[in-house]
Amino acid sequence: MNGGGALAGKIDGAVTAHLYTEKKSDRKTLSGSKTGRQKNQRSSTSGNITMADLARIAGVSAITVSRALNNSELVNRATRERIQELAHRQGYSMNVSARNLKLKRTHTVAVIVEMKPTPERPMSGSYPLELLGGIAQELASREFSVLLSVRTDQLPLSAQSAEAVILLGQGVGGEAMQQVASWNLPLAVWGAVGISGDRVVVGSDNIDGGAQVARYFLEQRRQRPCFMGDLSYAENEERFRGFRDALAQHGLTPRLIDHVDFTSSAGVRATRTLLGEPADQRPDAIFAGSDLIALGVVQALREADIRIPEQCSVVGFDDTALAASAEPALSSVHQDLYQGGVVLARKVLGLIEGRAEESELLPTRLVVRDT
Amino acid sequence: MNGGGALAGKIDGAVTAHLYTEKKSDRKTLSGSKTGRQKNQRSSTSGNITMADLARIAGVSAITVSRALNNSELVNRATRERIQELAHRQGYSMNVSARNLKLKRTHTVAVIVEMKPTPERPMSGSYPLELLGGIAQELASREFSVLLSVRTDQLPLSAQSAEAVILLGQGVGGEAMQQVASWNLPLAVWGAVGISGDRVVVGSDNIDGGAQVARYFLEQRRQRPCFMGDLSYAENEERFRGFRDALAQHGLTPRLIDHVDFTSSAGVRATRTLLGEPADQRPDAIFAGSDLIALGVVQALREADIRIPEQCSVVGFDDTALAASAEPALSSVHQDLYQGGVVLARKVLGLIEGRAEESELLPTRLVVRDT
DNA sequence: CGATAACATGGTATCGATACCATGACCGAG
DNA sequence: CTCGGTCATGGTATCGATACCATGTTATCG
Repeated sequence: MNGGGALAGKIDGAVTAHLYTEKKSDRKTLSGSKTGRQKNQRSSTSGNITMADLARIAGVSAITVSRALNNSELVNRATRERIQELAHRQGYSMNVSARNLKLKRTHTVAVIVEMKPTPERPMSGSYPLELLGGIAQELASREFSVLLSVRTDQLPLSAQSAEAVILLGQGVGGEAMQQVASWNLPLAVWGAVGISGDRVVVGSDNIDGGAQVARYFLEQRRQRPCFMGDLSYAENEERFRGFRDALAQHGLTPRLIDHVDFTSSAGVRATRTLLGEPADQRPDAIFAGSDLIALGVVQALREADIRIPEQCSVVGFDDTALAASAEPALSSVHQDLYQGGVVLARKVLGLIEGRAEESELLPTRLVVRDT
Repeated sequence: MNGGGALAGKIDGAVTAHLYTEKKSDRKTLSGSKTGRQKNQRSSTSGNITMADLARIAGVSAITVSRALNNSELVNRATRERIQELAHRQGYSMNVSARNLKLKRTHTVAVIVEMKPTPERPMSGSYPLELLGGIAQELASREFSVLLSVRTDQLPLSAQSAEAVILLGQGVGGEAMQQVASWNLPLAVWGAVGISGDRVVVGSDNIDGGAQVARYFLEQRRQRPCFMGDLSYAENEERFRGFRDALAQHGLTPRLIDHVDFTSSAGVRATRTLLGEPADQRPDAIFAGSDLIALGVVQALREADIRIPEQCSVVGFDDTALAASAEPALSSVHQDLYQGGVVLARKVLGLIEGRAEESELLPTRLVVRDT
């Protein structure tokens, strides 16, 4: 350290030694008073107060300050509290970079949100936002930070320095996954769990959600159930599969209207087409792959003066805020995205700590409302 | 000094000198071969490769590696490219903590998203997500990172270490603002610009948006314009004010239906109430404070067999994905939230660089569709 | 009363990248 | 052939917090 670092090279060792001595006596005697020459010690040089500064003010060593602020038992309670109070009073805030460097940790998890620039994409809405909420909350409670990357088109510029990655987007497939996987960091993905391979995937239990809807329709003795959505998305395929298989156990085969976009107008259009058919062939229960589609279905049915739910029942998926506040209130399969975020966060934290983590399905729950 | 730092104190100066010599010859001779004893140099000790490692492999000094990787002109082009290639081949990635510590920068901006746990809140939807998209994109292009904090109830645990803060939430009021302001970091807020004080606020030009709707209604010779929303939110108040004032210039006074929540069912209910009135007193043009409300209005009007837009025109605000894909497609005032995010990011970057930045209004634009 | 343990605290090196200053190589000019 | 200058590169200290080991201090016991 060479007390007067800046002078070294022009002044010989003896002088350095002298400075040392002086510093030592300093520490022993003044402890609080502001005599002596503080010029030498760069205190407010950088504008930011450091542990060393606190140490000097408190008349202790830097390491003691470090321990005190970390609430270490090694430091006498009285000293500890005194230093903590001092730090607070001085508005001290730790230099995270220094700590991270020394500890070789960053206490940071990168979250990559894939947003394709296309509007009207399936991942629209507040979907990722609620997941983010859960993730952020859980990580924060464990004193981890969230480093957000929103990926549109280009490669996600290295979310370097994170200890783990959470990927929200198009699930396990996709190029993004490849990229991220190559970083060799703990990784958890939101999406369809079915095709997880050996990756940690967290997602809603779409299959069971579909099955619940099927059972609901069966209870109501519906004869001509129908699924409407776009099976090219893994989640939807699972929803349909659960729906179909549960119906099959009772000898029913649902009708499938595929390639319906995730918009309400697509739902309107598809339904109008259906309404062109003879009344005794039309579905009497429609399960839509998303709330938006379901809303469109409801609208089209009402236009045609079909009574809901008597003549035709409609169930959506996601149970977004829209569903609950629509008129009539839409029945929908609820998935707890916030909780999904929490689980994702726990998974990566587990991986960071070296635990083995497995994929997990989150329960879904049919919420019956007016349709 | 003390070449073999780790050994100092147990080994005398002569040995240190010896190590020096050996190291030097190393550099001169092998340059690529892997002889010599690398044991001394902690190479793969931590598992992560450092600049010093690269330097040893390349037979140059650490500082040269640093310069090369930063594309400094000080390093000979050939050397520079050789080192960059080497770094790439070795999968080197810089220790950001070390860099940040040395440079006293973190290249990080904290984004605090206020999400009140209440569902059906005005900030629902993908609103903040699009802002986040813009923010993340712009910051990433300037090699800044986004540190995300989602604030629900408790205080946002110190988003320390960021160089600036962006606040997305309830605008300039709110306790969150107070908290954040006390950190004395560059700060930009999303919200109603009117009440910015001396803060940097970025927001849509709600007033002009309202005025555009007014002019549109005037063009169509509407006689009984009406605003529907909840004025207790600053944005809505501005939308209404712009609407009202522009109409006033033509001698018209809009009707105000206040306290309508931001949901479609609230829109439905409010509209049904209106429909209970004599036909010649009902509005012939409704400007809703949000798309969700507008959707409800449309629904209720259709139920009553009122032709849209002939008998009553409906315009929403926000131009969310819902509006465009609804059936009929909803006319709405578009605000470019993505761009808003970009602007917010530029503001804080400006503040970080010491420039004075001012609040800014983003243009809004009425998109006329089928209603 | 001296020995020993428990406790409280400090010195120094260290994490990895970079700024500052210094130095060796090489070139043309005088 | 030596001098001043440019170019390329290197040594060392440094950012701030913390681990390791050492040391001083007080309590406790035979």
